[in-house]
Amino acid sequence: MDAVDLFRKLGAGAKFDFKRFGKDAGRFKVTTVWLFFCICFSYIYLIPVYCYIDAENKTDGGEEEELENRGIQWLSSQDKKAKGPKTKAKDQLSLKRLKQLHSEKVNQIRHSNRINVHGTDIPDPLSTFEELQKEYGLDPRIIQNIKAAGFQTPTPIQMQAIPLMMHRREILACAPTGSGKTMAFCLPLLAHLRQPFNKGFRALIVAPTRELASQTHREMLKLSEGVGFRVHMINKGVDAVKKYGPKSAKKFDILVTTPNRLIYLLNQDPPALDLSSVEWLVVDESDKLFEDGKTGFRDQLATIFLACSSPKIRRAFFSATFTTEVEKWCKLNLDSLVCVNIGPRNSAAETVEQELLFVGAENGKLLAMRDLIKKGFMPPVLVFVQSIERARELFHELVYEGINVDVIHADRTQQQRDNVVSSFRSGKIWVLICTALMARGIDFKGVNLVVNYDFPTSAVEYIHRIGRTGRAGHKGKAITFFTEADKPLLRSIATVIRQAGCPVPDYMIGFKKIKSKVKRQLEKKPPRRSTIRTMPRFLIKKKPGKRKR
DNA sequence: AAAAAAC
Repeated sequence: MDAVDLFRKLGAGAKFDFKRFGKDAGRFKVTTVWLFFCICFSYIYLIPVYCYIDAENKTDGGEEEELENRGIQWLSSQDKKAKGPKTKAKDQLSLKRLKQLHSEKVNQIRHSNRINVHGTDIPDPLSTFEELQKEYGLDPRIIQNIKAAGFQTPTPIQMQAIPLMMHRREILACAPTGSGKTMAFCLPLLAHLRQPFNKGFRALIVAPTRELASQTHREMLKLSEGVGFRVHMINKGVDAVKKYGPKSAKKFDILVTTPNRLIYLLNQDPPALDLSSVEWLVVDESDKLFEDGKTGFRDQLATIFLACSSPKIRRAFFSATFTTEVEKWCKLNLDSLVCVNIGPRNSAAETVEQELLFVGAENGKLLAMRDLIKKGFMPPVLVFVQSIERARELFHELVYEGINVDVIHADRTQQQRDNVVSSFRSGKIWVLICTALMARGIDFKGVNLVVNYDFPTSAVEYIHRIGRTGRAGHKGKAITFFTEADKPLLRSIATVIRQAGCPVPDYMIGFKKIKSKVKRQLEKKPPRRSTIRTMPRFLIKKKPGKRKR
């Protein structure tokens, strides 16, 4: 069984813990294996119960010495002073009361920030960035950088994920789009590495697109400014071979990259990259990188997992959306996993005003789009379509409208992609037509409107697309065109919209639920749509698709 | 369907 096979099996939710049971386990018969799985599963489902009982015991048990020895910050400095010299009985009583008050306070903080957390021994949420310096020894310069970037207080995901990672806990974290996930994993990495150390990469962040990797890289640079960490991104495979290979000076700390470039380096002979000193692996957009199938990311992720061979390795998974598959895998394969959820799972950001617009048939979309432009709009605007070809077509339709429009997709050169992103960031482009390339993680400041020109292929895709607006507490708007052909998925997306508090006609919710098998098929094969064209054909630049499929 | 590598 080769490495990738192993991971596939793990991905399917089956795990056999060879480490724990030794090689004899391999000789077990199928039935025994089944029995083992059953025990495993029942154990996992009982964890919350144990957890609850455990917590009860702790608050009532009066084992204050043990608690203090474990370094749990039960008492604020004031509380400690207030303790004073008292008789032992009174002391115990007041300590018990303080602990009770403390846990009430913590629960209240979690509740009011909609932090749901599952697991054992969970550290208290953070309420200010300054605590990072006091409790975890974060460089004060980094706190300064945070403040300079305009962040005053931690967001809910940061409040809980940062202390967890600081305690070296492996986590699966889900928080809405634009709610500060990037900083939630960047800060613990910086705090945990303490200082630059010439040993090779000690932290690795993987993201599904180059644009997202480069954004995270920039964010990391900004946060660590003046501290001297060496944060790298793989730009070109060939250059990187020399840069990180066995003959390099090994002066780096953090690597941000997309999976396939990393694998290219690992596959060189000799390997051009050594991941054996990586202590933190962060998987951003984890559900995307877990995508299975021939063209999915999963096999690539598997290779990366196995290359991070340090016994000290800790892993953290982040995304705005949640799949049970990722959860199952994490529960089975990570060490005493903690799940953090902010608000309800798989929900759209509530800061986005969402609208569904019936446009009749396919040709109605272009009319609706032109209408939208004519009526006036507030740039910048993102327009999502389902394929590269349609992105090109729509671009050629809108380029003569007298607006600054451009297009981005994976068939453009890296140079073009970089230019488009920076022009859109600086406001030179008003309307950007894009594929799923832009759907995840990208943080454009102040996108006012997202138009779903083509209906998203799933509710998850919808949540990510519209999450490009309404970020960091700002307001945003999303308009989703739909035609008769989009009816199968209308219900699930209408449900997401209603859950976020936006009005949706009742009849849509009343549609029959489609089978999950059909749903999956729709994700892989979205409805065929007729060409976007009113311009004479000869005006359209043809670009023969050389993409390997 | 889209995304992700390079020579």
